[in-house]
Amino acid sequence: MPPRHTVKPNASAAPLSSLADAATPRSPTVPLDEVDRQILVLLSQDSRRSQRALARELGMSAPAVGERIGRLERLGVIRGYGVRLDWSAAGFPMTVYLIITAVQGYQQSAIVEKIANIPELEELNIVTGAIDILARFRVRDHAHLRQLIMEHIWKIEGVHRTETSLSILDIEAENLVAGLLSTPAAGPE
Amino acid sequence: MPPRHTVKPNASAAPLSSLADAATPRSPTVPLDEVDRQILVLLSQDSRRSQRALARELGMSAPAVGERIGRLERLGVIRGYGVRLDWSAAGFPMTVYLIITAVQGYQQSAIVEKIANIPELEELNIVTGAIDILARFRVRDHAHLRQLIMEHIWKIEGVHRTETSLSILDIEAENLVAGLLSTPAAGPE
DNA sequence: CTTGAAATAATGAATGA
DNA sequence: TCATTCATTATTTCAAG
Repeated sequence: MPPRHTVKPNASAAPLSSLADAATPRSPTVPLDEVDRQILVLLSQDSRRSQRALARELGMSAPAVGERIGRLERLGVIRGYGVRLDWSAAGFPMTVYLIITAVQGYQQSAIVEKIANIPELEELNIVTGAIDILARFRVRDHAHLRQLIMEHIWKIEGVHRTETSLSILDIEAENLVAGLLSTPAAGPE
Repeated sequence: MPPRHTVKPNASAAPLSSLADAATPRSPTVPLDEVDRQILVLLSQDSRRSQRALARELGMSAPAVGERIGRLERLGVIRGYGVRLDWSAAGFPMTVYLIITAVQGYQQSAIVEKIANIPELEELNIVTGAIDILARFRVRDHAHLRQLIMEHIWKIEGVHRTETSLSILDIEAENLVAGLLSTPAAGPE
């Protein structure tokens, strides 16, 4: 038996059967105390730190940390553990946003579902305002981008307009967890 | 001594001193073979799986897996290990995009640096095209959003126009790693 | 939540293909 | 050069208080 906590298995690489499979959940708020928040901050910085190391930093015992983590997993605050990749080193240096406007009255979910199954997709949002869909992709080069747009996006029915925005600078705020959970009007107890 | 790999410490919660501190690197491409890719896929699904478990799934020994992972960390393909949070459960159910256009000729980096230090920031991109900056934030509610815009964004000089887009549906493509690294014209060997 | 013990895992050295 | 086995050290987990 594996020694570590087993979280519910993550989304597989298989095509989505429905949007709900991939959509970020809108779960009920879980009360978090200061220790919970600190654990989340530390894990967000390096989720492979041992519970012992966490325990040392937090001034408590390892089993106590283990129980906290288990609780956060059970309650769904922790959805899983991932890797921060350097996509550039992995051979996909380009980040591109496709800003999509749908044809009026068209089923957006059909469009979204098709985009959601494109392997190059990193994130997709249906948004309010002038545009309808904001999708971020990872591609290898211009040829890859062209292939993505021509062979995938343009073949989706109901897409009214597509604007392509290349990312010139990408900043991932790794202080989000620390910044939001710690200081300012933090989560309800 | 800690038994797990120690990756270079991640970005702290301290304010950024320069953009380079947070910007996604444009590193040289690292050759990845099939085993490397599989390890990355498995780790992206659950980075806390033990090396033994990985070894079992890959049909090799644990030390071999450990060396592979160490190499990927040293070469910078693996930048770190993080947590997938349910921000809704953590009390921040709203995702909002701010689409920002800068004043002509204004120093974009000054704007970016100010935005980068807002705790609610999740990700920021300077992009080509009609807009200049695309920034995604996490907020608790409408009041929090208003406070964010009025007290932070509006006080930044050089911002020409800001459009606020609420995310109605957010899909994180967890199959990105599997999809991109495995099947289609994968990374150079 | 803490302590202590048992099961399990990670690391490094020696070894062999 | 690369992967395996073995021994050591560290960690997770369970039980009891």
